[in-house]
Amino acid sequence: MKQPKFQRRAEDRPREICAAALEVFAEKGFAAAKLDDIARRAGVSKGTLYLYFTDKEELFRAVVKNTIAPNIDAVRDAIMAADLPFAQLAPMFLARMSEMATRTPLGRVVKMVIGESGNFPELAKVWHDQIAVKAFAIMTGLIERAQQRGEVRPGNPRYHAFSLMGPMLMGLLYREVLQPAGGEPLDLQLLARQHAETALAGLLLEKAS
Amino acid sequence: MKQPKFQRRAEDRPREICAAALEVFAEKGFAAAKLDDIARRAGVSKGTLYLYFTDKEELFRAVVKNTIAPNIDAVRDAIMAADLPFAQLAPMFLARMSEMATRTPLGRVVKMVIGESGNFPELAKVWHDQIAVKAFAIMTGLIERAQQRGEVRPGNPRYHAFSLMGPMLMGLLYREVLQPAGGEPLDLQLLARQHAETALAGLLLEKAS
Amino acid sequence: MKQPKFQRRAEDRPREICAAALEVFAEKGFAAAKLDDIARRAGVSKGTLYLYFTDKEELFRAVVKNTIAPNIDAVRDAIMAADLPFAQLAPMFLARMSEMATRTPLGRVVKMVIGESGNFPELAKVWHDQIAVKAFAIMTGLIERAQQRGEVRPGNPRYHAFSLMGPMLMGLLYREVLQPAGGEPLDLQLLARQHAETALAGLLLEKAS
Amino acid sequence: MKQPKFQRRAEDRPREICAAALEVFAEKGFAAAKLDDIARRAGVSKGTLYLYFTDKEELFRAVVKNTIAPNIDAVRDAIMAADLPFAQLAPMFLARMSEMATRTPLGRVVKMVIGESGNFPELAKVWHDQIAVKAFAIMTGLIERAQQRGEVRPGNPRYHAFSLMGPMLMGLLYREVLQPAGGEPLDLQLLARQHAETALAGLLLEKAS
DNA sequence: AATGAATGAGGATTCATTCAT
DNA sequence: AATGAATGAATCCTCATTCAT
Repeated sequence: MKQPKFQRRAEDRPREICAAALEVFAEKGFAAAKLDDIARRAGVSKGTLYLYFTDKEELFRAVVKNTIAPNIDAVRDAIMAADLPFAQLAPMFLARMSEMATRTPLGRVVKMVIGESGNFPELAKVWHDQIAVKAFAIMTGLIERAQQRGEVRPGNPRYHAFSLMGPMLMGLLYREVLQPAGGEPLDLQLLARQHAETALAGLLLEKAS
Repeated sequence: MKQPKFQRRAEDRPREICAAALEVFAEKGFAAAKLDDIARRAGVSKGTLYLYFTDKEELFRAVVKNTIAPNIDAVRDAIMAADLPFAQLAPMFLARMSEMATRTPLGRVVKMVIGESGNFPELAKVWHDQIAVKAFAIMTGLIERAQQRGEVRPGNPRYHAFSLMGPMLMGLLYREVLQPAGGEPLDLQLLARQHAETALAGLLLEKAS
Repeated sequence: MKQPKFQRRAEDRPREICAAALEVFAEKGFAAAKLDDIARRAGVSKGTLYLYFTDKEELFRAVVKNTIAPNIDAVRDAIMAADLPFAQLAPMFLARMSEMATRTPLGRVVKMVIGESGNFPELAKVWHDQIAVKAFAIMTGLIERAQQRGEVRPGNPRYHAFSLMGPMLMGLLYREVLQPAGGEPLDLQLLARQHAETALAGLLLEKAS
Repeated sequence: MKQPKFQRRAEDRPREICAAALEVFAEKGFAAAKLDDIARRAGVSKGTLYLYFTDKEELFRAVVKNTIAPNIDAVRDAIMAADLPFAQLAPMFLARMSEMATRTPLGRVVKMVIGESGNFPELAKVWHDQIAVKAFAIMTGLIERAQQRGEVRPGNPRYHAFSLMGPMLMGLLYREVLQPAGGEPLDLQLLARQHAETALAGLLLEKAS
């Protein structure tokens, strides 16, 4: 009696469904995810999914895109805002990345995109165009400027960007993949801090000796 | 010992099948890979697969394990062999990694393990126990020794390992996922070299100033 | 009696719905017709259909019966009224049939009944009892009378009825089925006239020679 | 033990499946036919259907086309062969039609094509191009020749063809649709004979008076 | 009376797996 | 050892129907 058979909440449904779908897709990947399962977690019936998404594929795309899109610009704005020396910007950037990784399902989405990039080239493209390109643009921009100022050692700025970001990506994936498989827990915040220190002491020409 | 007269080359079959399976699994992931497809590429019939593997899962496991296992020990041996200064070992290690990544399907396997870690926790475990643990052990071992010798700056050796290896993993995944999605090509060898230089100049206390 | 103030025109709804339903059923057949589609064409919501019809089946039945029923009696009355010689009645009858076929959706209904007779034996029964039996009764009655008067040649009156009506049914179906498939257009009026002439010249014993 | 789980009879399967499918499609129409049902009647599993037909639609098309195609040429050959007077050809033609209608599932196929012509315009087209056009060509050809010879009264040969064939079509549909709904049984052979007589006595200019 | 969001049973389709050949 | 025709469980998706609003 208390719980009517139907609940009409057209406003929130898409969000709720996406949230449930994110969980299931992240756990199982696209193909192994069952719509039944997603529907159950979202507290709706299977049919309801089709009121909001035409397709399993469309739902997957929506989940990934919705989760990918919002994050990147926030980072850029935060970083580009201040005209600080590289020695201060880089740690900020890494800290922000690790913080985002703990607050949002970024790791899971990355895992999904990697795993399904073969079946959904489009998603890899979205990730590339909207995340990777921007992120690399930000980093290489900062690095080039710093190189011109004599703050950062010469070298291909793109590869320098790998040197800076790679360990964070590795940490992210470690938490998603290996830690659940018995790996020792990893503190992303600490990693960010130590890596920033370590990397910088090398990227900088002048160092406290 | 046996000399069957009309025998088909039963010896090579498993290898051929695994090779074909690796291709397909790497392209599609576990669930989306069709045995029909694998059989066709291996030049055998679908039924034949079951003469050598009880299961699709077993085939997947075999593919991953066979491809993972051989590589790791080779690296360890090569690295541990010489008692060189860290400044020489680290570049060697990174160069070896990048070389292995271009010679073997390592990138694809990593992609598979990441994507299917949810459905095959066992594979993540294998990767963890046989690759990650060993790799980290090697690295942290080298780093700790170098720290004791005063070659490497203090800090959690495990995190230092992330600093060293992360960019290579990132490069690997970039080639698998983003480059096919329109990303600019990446030269892993160059990345390894520049990253080694960059990272070391920071990891080392004494530097050419 | 009641004078509801904000009442929607509940009076016309069933008719409007039936009209919309006829279109859709005629186009797609029973099973392939979607209530969504019918509702849209009727300008109401899906739920509203259920205020007037308990069921998709009931709606179908209503459509068919409503369209079938009214027509037959009109014909009978028109024909039976006058005690004319057969040579005049028959052309009248055929002309009336062809006229009805162009004015009403008779052809479509016939098509529907034929196509769904397997799934709705009841409709075939309605058609049989209310149309076919009556139509045959009228025709055989006229024919028998004319035979007794020596106007029409001997022979099973029922089969004579087929000889008279069959071509009109064929014309009807031709327009519904083959003409849309690229068949040359057919003028039902002309067919009725020529067929009447032709058929009569044979059915009559005395002919203008 | 007697009946093995599998039967390998790739040769006959398509034929058997088509036969079973014809039954079910004829009974229910396209949409209401269940593949489960077809498979059961064909004595195979549902999956087997897909070894031979990509689709429910393709199966439907195959059934209709296979049943339509063979019949028409037989008729033409039989009719065109002899250069007999029209008074002998017409009864032959009608007799042949009625005979074919009792021997083959022609009536059912006609019913299917009529019922599904809206959903499968292609089938109406096949029927039009391969049956109707040919049949009309034969008939109008014969009639025109007979008109030139003075055997048949003037008038649009196409409409004359309706006069001749319509009653047979009506008889066919009567047997499929109305007879199962309680209609008095119809003897197609008798109908063919009487109709031929009746129609001819009118189509011919010279008659025994 | 009217709506349309929500439901869930039903059916087409896929594909790993089996087994007669 | 090898085949590939046959199987049937699993799952996506549709759509008639219901019910809170």
